[in-house]
Amino acid sequence: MTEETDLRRKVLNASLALIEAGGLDRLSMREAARKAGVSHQAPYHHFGDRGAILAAIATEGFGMLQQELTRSLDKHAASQRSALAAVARTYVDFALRHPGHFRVMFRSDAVPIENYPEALENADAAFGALVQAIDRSFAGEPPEARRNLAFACWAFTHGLATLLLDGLLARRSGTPKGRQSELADKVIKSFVAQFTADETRLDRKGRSRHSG
Amino acid sequence: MTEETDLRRKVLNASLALIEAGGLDRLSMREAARKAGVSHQAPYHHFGDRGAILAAIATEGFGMLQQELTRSLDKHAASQRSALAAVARTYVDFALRHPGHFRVMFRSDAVPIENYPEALENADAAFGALVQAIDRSFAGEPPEARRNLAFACWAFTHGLATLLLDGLLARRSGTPKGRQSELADKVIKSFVAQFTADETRLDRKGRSRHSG
DNA sequence: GAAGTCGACTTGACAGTGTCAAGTGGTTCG
DNA sequence: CGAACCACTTGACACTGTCAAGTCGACTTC
Repeated sequence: MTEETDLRRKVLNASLALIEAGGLDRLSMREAARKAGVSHQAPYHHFGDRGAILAAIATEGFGMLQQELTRSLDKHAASQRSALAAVARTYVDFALRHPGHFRVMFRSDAVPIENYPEALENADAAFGALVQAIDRSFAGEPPEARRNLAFACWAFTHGLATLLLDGLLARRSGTPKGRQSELADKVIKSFVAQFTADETRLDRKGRSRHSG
Repeated sequence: MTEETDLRRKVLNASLALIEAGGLDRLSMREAARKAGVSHQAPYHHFGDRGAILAAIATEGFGMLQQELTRSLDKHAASQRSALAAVARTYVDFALRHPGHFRVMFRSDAVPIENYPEALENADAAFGALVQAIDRSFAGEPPEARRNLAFACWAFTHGLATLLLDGLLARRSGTPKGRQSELADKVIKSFVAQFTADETRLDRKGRSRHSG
């Protein structure tokens, strides 16, 4: 599917560098071209317009996220707790390690991904994997309740990643930027422990509701 | 504080209309001026540059959010559950009813709010009210645990609002846009019930988890 | 091997943008 | 009366995305 031309990759990388350096508005077709050492029109040969660059980044990002999620879930599918924690950890890590991709992926107002089927496919695959994994870990509940719980976990995870990326959590907690990852860990642990409290309860009562 | 000149308000409203119609990129100084019926330079008399318009919108948004949060908390401070649900409901409602403000408030890459003390103040006030209210509702826990739980709830709430606003939850669940508010209600109820499960345990010792 | 086609790229032009600089007209005040 | 100030306008600049028209080398095809 992606038979990466040289220039195509270069433009994508240059765009990501620009976005990570100065936000999404910093990305300009011409500066990306300049950074890649070609004329201002060269990128148009690979991307129909500016939106197409962003859509390509989003597509790539969703693909990467899905890979990382499934890989991590394969390792931690043992229990409800570890599956939940693994999803959150992976999601947050992804956001912190690929801020450029993450920003683009969730800027639906600036990136018209609905016009790019491949982007939608990848997004659906990533979120599908995520929601299904969580959903499975609430196996004892009726379907709709499970779905809602899965959505709640997704919301938590997504919100945590977003707040961290925007530095809002660090600001409120006085955590330096370098320690954001540790902060995320603590919050995730608290969340998982609290959110799966009745698993503990049931386990103790001996009426183990097995999951995963 | 805000001795609203006519034109200042007009420009702000025009900007919000543009943002809500076509995303943050759609806002241009000149189009806002045009929409307000003045010359392209008139807005500069009230806002130093484009960033200042966005910062003003963010400032206003944080102020509104804080008001709505404290008002809603006054009403539902009775129990842990209702406080938690009230915060989430109010936050999500705010996002859905003021999408323009919300988008600007959390676009830290495009809006340099760190240069606008009033915006920071309002943001801190809003988040402070939110986190404290949640924090208080976990009164039984040690301070750091409480803080982490409060952050977790904030993350959930923020994530839910964001996913709804971007239409991602609606897309995954097949919910039509008009019913997003109901969907939010269900997810919030599920979350609160699950997250405060041990309160239930203490209250009733039984299992009355409700979802749907 | 000449002629034609095609793809990757360049050059040139246009309207639209943010923003600096300078001008205009009305109100206020000494 | 005039000067100062204010809210605004007009004009200009470099920059942007994107359309249109080249250039130029590799590849087919006769």
